Amino acid sequence: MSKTPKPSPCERILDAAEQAFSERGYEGASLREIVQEAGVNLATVYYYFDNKKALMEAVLKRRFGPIRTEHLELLRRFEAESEGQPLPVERILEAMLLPLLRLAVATPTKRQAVTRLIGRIMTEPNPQTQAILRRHRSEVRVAFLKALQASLPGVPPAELQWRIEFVWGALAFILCDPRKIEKETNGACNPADLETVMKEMVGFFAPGFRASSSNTARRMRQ
Amino acid sequence: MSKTPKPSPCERILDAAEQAFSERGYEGASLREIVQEAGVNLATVYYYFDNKKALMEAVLKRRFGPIRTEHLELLRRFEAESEGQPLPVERILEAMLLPLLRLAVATPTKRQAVTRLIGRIMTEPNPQTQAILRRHRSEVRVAFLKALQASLPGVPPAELQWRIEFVWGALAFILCDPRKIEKETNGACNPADLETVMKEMVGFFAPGFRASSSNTARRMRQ
DNA sequence: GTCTATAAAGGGATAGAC
DNA sequence: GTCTATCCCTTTATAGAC
Repeated sequence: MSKTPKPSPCERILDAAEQAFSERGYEGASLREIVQEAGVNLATVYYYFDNKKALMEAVLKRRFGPIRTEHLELLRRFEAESEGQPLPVERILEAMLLPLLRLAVATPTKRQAVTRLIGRIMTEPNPQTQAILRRHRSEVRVAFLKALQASLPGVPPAELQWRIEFVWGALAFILCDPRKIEKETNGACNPADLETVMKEMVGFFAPGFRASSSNTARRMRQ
Repeated sequence: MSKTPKPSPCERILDAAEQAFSERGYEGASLREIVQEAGVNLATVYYYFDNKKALMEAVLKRRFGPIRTEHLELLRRFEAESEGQPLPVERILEAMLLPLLRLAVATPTKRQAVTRLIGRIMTEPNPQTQAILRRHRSEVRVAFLKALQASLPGVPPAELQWRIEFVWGALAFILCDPRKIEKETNGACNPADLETVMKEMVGFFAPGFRASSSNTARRMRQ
């Protein structure tokens, strides 16, 4: 039974950077605080990374790969289990939400940095940041759109795309600061309980996905 | 017919700051770019405001008051129109979404700074920022929760609070960068069309609000 | 009220020894 | 690979003339 060895300097820099960027944003975090937290010298950053921006990209890249894989794997597994039948929208939502929610509500504060950072950059209008995000997530987006189209052939694709945006938006909001919800609701909502959060989100969004536009129009007119 | 007079230096600083903060964030925006855009001297900022943070608070304060008023007025008007009947959830959603969405999809780019900034700080984990936000929005939150409880007495309050969070989250996401959605969906979704966006959001969220947890549980179990 | 000038600190980045 | 030392720029903020 071996003690986990001290991570490499490069890894420690990435960990500290992830934490700092998630708390203070890209501009708000300084390399000096990052290296102090990582226990390395300032120059070490420039040995492993070209500059601050490259460090940020490395931080994102390290996480996006596995998360994308998990998203796609989960969806693929559900589809395999359903044996040709289109998935119920609840299952698709589960595959959309679980990988990131699981990380976000994991108890160790350290791991929350990942999702807080992702939530943050999802709402960052900076074009370069958006380009990174789009590059990493477009494959996942397409896969989920496809699954939803198969599951809900009666809903126009444009409408499904709107609804996907709404779900990502709500998810990003929670990722940014899960505990905020606890404070805002005076404890009525407990974001640390993964099962409940999943149940609430799936239960809220699934009926919306099933709704058809004509229904909406009718209700609005009344 | 009088030409609108050039706004006061103080106003011009607030406008420029709002724009800069919304595009580059609090840390990313510098007072120097703000004063240049505003056409005033750097020292002028310190004549009108204590420091950078106070400027940020002034920027937020100037907008939050009117928006809160609009939210509450709209809800009150709808309630007056319904003559004692509880409001349908569609109307409540309309009152929740319209004030900010209207600003966000208003054509002049200038006005989008307001909502982009609001969307941004909604996802900012910084405790001070969150305190400002909570101070300004708590009244609105309570009013909408009350309306929803009256409209949907069968849904437990904690559940309603979760659902309110999801709606704010999706809204914040759109406020941050409405045009992003157009790009991500290759033009299938047009966020500049206020009526459509409203219809999509209301049509998507209303069925979720009406859903009961037992329903959810049943569907999940299957 | 508005300007110039400058202080004081912190930031990213690099050179060069070891 | 890792360190010290430093460059050089930008930033917030202020002092003081007008």
